[in-house]
This record gives sequence, C-alpha cells and structure tokens, in this order.
Amino acid sequence: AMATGGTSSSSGEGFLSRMALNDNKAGMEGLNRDKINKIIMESSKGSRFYENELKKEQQVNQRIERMMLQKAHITEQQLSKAQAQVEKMTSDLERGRDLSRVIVHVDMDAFYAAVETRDCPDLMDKPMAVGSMSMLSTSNYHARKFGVRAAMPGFIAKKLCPNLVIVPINFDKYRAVSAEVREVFADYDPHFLPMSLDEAYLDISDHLEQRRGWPEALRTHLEDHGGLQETVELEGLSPVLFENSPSSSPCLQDAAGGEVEVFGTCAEEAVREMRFRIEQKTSLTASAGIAPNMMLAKVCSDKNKPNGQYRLPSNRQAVIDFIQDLPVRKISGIGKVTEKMLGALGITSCSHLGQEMALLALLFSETSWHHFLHISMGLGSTHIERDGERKSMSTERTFGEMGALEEQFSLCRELCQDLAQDLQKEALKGKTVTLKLKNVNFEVKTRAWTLPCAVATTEELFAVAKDLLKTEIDNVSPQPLRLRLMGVRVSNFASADDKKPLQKSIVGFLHKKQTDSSSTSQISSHKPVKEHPPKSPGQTQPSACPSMVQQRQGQEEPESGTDSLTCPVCFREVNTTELTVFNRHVDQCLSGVTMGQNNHTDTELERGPRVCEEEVEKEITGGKREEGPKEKGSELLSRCMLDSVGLQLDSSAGDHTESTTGLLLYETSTANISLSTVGLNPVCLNTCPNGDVSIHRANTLKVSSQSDPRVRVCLLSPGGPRPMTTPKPESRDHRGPALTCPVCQETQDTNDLTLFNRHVDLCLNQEVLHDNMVKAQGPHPLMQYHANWPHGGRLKMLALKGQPPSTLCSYAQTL
DNA sequence: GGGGGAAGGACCA
DNA sequence: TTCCTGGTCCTTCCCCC
Repeated sequence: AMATGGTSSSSGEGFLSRMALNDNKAGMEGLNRDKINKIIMESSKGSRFYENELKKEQQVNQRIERMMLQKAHITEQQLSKAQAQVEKMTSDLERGRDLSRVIVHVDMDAFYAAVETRDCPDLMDKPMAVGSMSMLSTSNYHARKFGVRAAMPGFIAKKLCPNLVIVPINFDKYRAVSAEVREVFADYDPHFLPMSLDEAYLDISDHLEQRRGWPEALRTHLEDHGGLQETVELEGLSPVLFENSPSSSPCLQDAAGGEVEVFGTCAEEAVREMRFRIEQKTSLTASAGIAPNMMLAKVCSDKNKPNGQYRLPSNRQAVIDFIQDLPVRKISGIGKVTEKMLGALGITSCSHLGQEMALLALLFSETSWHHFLHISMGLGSTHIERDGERKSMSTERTFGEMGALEEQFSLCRELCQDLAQDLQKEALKGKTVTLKLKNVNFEVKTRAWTLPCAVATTEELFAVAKDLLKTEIDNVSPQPLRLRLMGVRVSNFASADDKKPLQKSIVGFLHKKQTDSSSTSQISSHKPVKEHPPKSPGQTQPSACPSMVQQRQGQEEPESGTDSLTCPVCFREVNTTELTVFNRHVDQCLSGVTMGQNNHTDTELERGPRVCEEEVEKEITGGKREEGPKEKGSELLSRCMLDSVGLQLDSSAGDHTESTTGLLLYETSTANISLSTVGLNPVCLNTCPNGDVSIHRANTLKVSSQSDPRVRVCLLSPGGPRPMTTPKPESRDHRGPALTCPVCQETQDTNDLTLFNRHVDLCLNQEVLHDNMVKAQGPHPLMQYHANWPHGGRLKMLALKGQPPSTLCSYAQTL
C-alpha cells in the first residue's frame, strides 16, 4: 500500500494533488483515502487558500507540460551522449562509494503529541493532535487513522475526526525534553547533528569501535521505574504510546528489584540501547534507521516506525536491493512537486530513476540530476557535517486580515525588534534584509535589500524593512495591502572581522568636530576621476568644494563638545552619542517628521499622501485602477529620473541664463552604477570616509564599502542632470480631467496616478527639505527626488535652480 | 558565458 | 471562522562585464 499510495493519489483522480491527503507517513497505511479526500475537499473548496493552491497546481502542470515538450524534442544522439555522461559519472561515483561508516537517524515518535500524552495520560487512548484550529504540528497514531496528520489545519482535522483533542503547542516543554534526548545522543556521537527538536543524525562508527572492547557492565542498563509511589502508574504508561517494544534480550533482576538489560556490541544493539535509554529517561519512544549513509538512514528510520529500528547492512548489494522498489517520494528532498514531475516521466521508484537517468540529465539541471543519480545508486553523505554556519535568520507572523497602514508599519517594527533580539543572542549581523508579505489570497512576495555592511539593530533593520514595505504599499495604492502575514529576514551574514569597523567609522563620519577633510580630499584626489575627466569644464570642482567646507565649518561648528552628532538630513546637532538615539533622529528626518517637532510616528506621516491619492483616484477613475506592466531595472530608474528632470526643466523653463546644478545622492550597496543611465556628468564626488568610490570606464561608478551600511555618494554636475534622450512621456491621458496637487495646489499635467503620486510625494518631501535648506543655508528653490535604485540602493536626486554649483556643493559636503 | 543579486519556489521538520 | 514557522537550497531572471 505504501509503495503505490502516494503516487496514485497525486496522479490525478479528479482532485488536486496538492490538497489531497498525503499518506506518506508512518501510521497511515490502509486508510480510506477517497472518503478522507472528499472531506478535505469539501472543507477547502472555494476558500482563498484553495484557490491559491489551484493556481500553484496549474503552474506545476505548466512546468510539466514544458518538460514534456522538451522531452519530445530530444534526439537519439543527445540521449546517447547523455547516457555516456551518466555512465561515466556512475562509475566515478561507484569508485567513491563509502560503506565504512555506520550512520544512524533517530526520530522521536509523534514527538510533540507523545510529550503531551506523557504529561496528561488521559489523552493516551484518544485521537489527539498538537497545534491549533488553524494548524496542527503533529498528531498521534490514533488520529492518523482518521487521516489527521501534521501540517493539516485543525478545523479540517476536526471534520475528519470530530472527537479529536487538540492540545496547544508548548515549545518550551519540547525543548526541555529534546535536551534530555540529546544528552543520550551525545554518548554515542558527541558530534551528532540535530535536525530539529525530535530528530538527529549520528555517526556511531567510533562508538562501535570502542564498544567492542567494553565489558558487559558498561552495556547494562537499569530499567528505572522512577519513584516507588509512581511505579504502578508508570508501569502502564511506559512506553507511552506503543506496547510492542521489541525487547528480546533477557531481563534480569538487579539487587534493588529493578530489571536490568544487557545490550550487545553490534550496531543494532547499540542503537537499541540508545532508544532504551531515551525511553527510560523521557518515557518517550524513538525510532531509528542504521545505514551506511545519511540518505539511507533516514529512509530506514521510517521503516519500522513507531518504536522500531531497521538496519541496512553495509554491503553494496544490500543497498542496491533496498533502493530498487523504494518509491522516490520516500527520499528526503523529493516532495510532491518533484514526485509529480518524475511521475509524468513514468518514474515512481528509485530503480526507474536509475533507468531514466540519461533522460533526467537532459531535462533537469545539473544539481538536480546529480542528486537523482546519487539517490538511484543509494549514495548519500557519509560524514555528519559539523555545525554548519547559519545562513539566515527570520521571523514572521500570520494574523487576521490587516489593511491599516499604521498597523502594518508598527508590526514591521515589532518584527524587526524581535529579529534584532534574536540576532543579538547569536551576535550576528547581516547585509541583506528581506521583507516577506503574504496577502489574503495567500500570494507570497519577498522583497530584499542588500547593504554594503552588516546590520543588526531594530532601527537598522526597520530602516530597510520600512522602505521595502512602503514601496509595496505604494505599488498597490490607493488600495491597501491586505496582508495575512509579514516577515523579516536577515541573511548574508558578515564574518566576524567585518563587524568591528562599522561603528567607529560612522561615528567618525557624523562627528562634525572631526576634521573630516579626509573624506573630501580623499575624493577629489581620487585617481579615476583624473583619469576620466568629465566632459563639462571641471574647474569648479577642486576649488569650490574645499572652500565651501571651510565656510560651513566656520558657520556651524559648535563651540565645543564631541558629544553631539550632526544629522546628515537636517544638519542639526543631535545632542547624543548614542547611535540608537541618533539613528532614530535620522530616521525621522528622512521620513520628514522632525521639522514640525511633533511626535508623529513614521506611519502616521506616511499615511499623508495616500489619503489624498485615494480621494483623487476615486474622483477620477471611480476606484478602478489599471495595472500597467511592471517597470524593471533601469527602465524604472530612467522614468524616475525623467520625471524629476522634467519637473526641474519645467521650473526653469525659459530661463537658460540661470545655471542649474544637479546633485545625485546615492545611498547604495551596489557595486556598479552606470552614470549614463541616470544622465549625469559627474564632476565632483563625495562619499563617507569608508566608502570606496571610483569612476570606471568614464561613466560607471564603482561603489563598495565593507564598513558602512549605506555609502553616500554625491555627484555634482554643473549643468544639472542631463535630460534623457527620450522625451518626457506623453503626460496626459485624455480620458480624465487633470489632477490638482493637494500640496502645491497646482494642476498637474497628467492623470497618470503613478506620476501624480510621485509629484505629491515630491511636493511633500520638498516642503520639508526646503525648510531644512532654508534653515541651513537660506532660501533655495529645491527639487528633490528619491527612489529605490533597482540594483539595491537608494537614490536621491536634488536639483537647485538658479544657484551656483558651489551652493549645492556645500550642501553636498554636509551629507 | 559567468558571476551576482533578487525574487520565487520546493522542501523539510 | 480557521491552512504555521523558520530554515536551506535551487531555479530563474536580469544586469553587467
């Protein structure tokens, strides 16, 4: 039944293979699958979840169709070439086959459920599961008879088995039990590899070697029934779930009247002893598989589950025989999609896999077919990896539908906070921050951002996550994002030596007191700049910048004190050296909150433009919004730049005597920026001290920094940003009336809401920034634009009308 | 063609 | 009424040499 069960249900009997019962699990043999599936389908049909599964299944079907099409075009010649390749590879692998290790996979039986049953014996003969109405983590074997299994929502399980008892999950308890179990593992392999709370791989080769010389006393274990009072009760309790504990060894009475058991020296006996000790210690049973490698051990541990073990002998023929009729789905790593794909090729067992290897080599990627080949030969990893470094850390939460912006942002901050705490526990910092969103239709989106330097604090994470979230919100506005899950992940961890320099350099950069002429001189003397002189006369560059620096320093240098930092946005001294406090200030400044000195949160502020837009949209389109094709990469950037250049040109139309200066400010992690894409002739570069910036090939900017999370690059162009070659796109759609900006009150020559939204954004930003500029340097008409740089960076463009480059240059110096 | 980042999935417990 | 969480790895696409 097991051999064909999984596949026949997925090869299409009129219902979704994704939704149907997955009975590829111990304790689920011989169930009435049709009846169970009918109930599952009836409970799911029409739900958003179901609809999404339907969509995903269609995608898999399309993938299969493409594969079959590809298969149809394969020639005999290709096939025989692939066959030769496979044979070569096979013989190479065969030569390297290692049967010398004894690998054990131990798996606690229905772990969470077993722990709960141990602690509440009333549950023993009832169908029960651990989890909630929305999701079960595991079920006991009694419940499995009804088709109730892990990863099934509780409400469906209840329909399958109305008497099901659902116990809430209690991780702390399982962790504690797991620690006890691991103590036992460590006696057999101190380097054992835990896969989860209830599962581990062990290499017991060394243990067996030693064990051979052990006297009986070391292999004798007392059957400990605990305290005397509890003996009677525990007698019926242990083993908790299963009565069929195979105990063939003779049981002796020890002096105290307890029973003792003597275990042998072979692998089976060692593993049996280990399971015995686990049971003694925790009253829980475990199953185990013994095999020459991890892949096989894993399959073996399932073979006699629960409370059993299976040994696959360490000889080639035994391995080959074992693998022959094994359904591919039994192998860890082959899930329902791969199973279905292979099924479409007529492959259900591992022997099929071997027979069709040449075909697989042509249809799948190299890594995939190599993996398949290993499986078909019964090969797997023979050494248990030492604690591999963690690659990422994340936290996510599912909740009832959430559409309110302030809720979304504050949740995002909460997640960042939780994640920051977790990161701190392991002293980790990562460069890539990923935001994960799942909407009410179960569609998942992830958006990532890579910084040049690793971050870890709540504020650092939130600064990025918030931007990513805002971008997503803007993308669907004026509709709200209807979320059901949000998550934040950090990956791309920095190595230990990357961690130190960060704090110092940023502090150094922001301490105005410091004569940071280093940063400017470093830049102006940058070799590549000289090698590639800009086309426009560059005489303003070397002279203007330093002089302006002096001027600024003269004006604004505080009398004394190194205990304040200068905000790069509002130029104010922030009276703190606490980076967290300072970060918050900068964050708020960037969000435009600081000016009013109110206590608005970011989320409150960010709601501003949306409200206007919603109203406008309703007015114009009656709420319906056309989704244009998504702009990508430089297209998007060009559009952004065009828009802002357009605005700038508009503002100075008819006045060509005024010189306009463009300033491009990047906060970026990218390696290369093509300046031609953004239309700028750089004549002056500025960056924070630890950023490494150079001009390559006349128009490519290379940016890298090992120490600063955001390299800021200021590019000054005396002529302002070059307009792109493309003219500004037709600005008016004739179907609707023009839109009036609620900020500047001017009618905009567009009814493209995306453009209009940008304008409003711009206006809002401009007001704030303008005020800042007024405070800092006197009144200038300032245009500002910022957008996400598509290759991972934040771009800000400023343009000043009617000001000499030096003005903007001095402004640039402050950034 | 290859390297690298981003996005999206597959898969696992 | 109600379909998780936290990981890893792989694939695909795009951009840029």
